[in-house]
Amino acid sequence: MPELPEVETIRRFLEKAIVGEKIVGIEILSKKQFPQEPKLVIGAKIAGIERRGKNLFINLSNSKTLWTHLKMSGQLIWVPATGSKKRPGHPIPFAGSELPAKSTRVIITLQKGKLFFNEMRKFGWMKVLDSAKVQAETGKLGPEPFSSVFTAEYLEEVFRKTAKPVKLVLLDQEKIAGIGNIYANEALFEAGIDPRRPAKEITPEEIEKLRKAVILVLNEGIRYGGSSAADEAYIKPDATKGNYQEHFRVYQRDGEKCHKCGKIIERINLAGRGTFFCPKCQT
DNA sequence: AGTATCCTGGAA
DNA sequence: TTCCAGGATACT
Repeated sequence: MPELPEVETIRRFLEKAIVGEKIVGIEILSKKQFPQEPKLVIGAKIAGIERRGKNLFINLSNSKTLWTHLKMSGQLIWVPATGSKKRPGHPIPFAGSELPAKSTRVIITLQKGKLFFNEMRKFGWMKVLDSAKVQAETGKLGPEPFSSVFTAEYLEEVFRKTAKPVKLVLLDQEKIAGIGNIYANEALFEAGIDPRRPAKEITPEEIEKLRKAVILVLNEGIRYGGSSAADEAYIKPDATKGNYQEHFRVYQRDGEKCHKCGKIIERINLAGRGTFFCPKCQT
């Protein structure tokens, strides 16, 4: 599922690829994924691409913002026009298949290519809102992990108030923005903390270790272009895979040996989420 | 604060 | 054929 590093990878790609491009058409194949009027965005230019947590904001020249959340299986694929005279609707080859794919929900046509919004599970969406309202709409999101607000003091304050398992607090977007299941598991391993421990019982030393681990694994994820694990839908906008799955410490490694101590990685269910950890390294 | 819900492909 | 993951939100 696209988490902060995956969305940031997409953001950086699109920033280079489509900023300055004008939206000349939009094809909505699933109204649920784009419930508004196409005319709200047609004719506008892409002014910039921003990210907040797992949310992507495509800012337009008409003071509107195209707000996208990819949820679990959303993809944004950029296909530059080749110049060849293909008939409209002609399928475009991509990643061993073709576009539009069965999961394609929206096709945004720009001057120099097409942006495909694919979303297998139909949970993800695109919505148009006034750019000035973005801040208010995302006000409930917690701090960005890379911002100066994400301090040990802040985390201590959050953790002190709840007996929830520490992993659930990491996943709570109102506490920290952008962490999903992969990076929560990885950060807890890196910090040597058992994901089931009540947040309020995590010591200040461990909290600082965890804060650093969160930043470390998110940076790793970005460096490797995100993770495209076996059952993950995530791919980069050029339809190539990220590589972070090759560097997982625990995620989806249950039954395999811990790289640090050799014990077998375990999988448990925590609040309905697959949770992976080393029983020896994480206490 | 805990639970159902959305949705689909793939696993069991 | 049934079951289930999985993020965020709407409920209870």
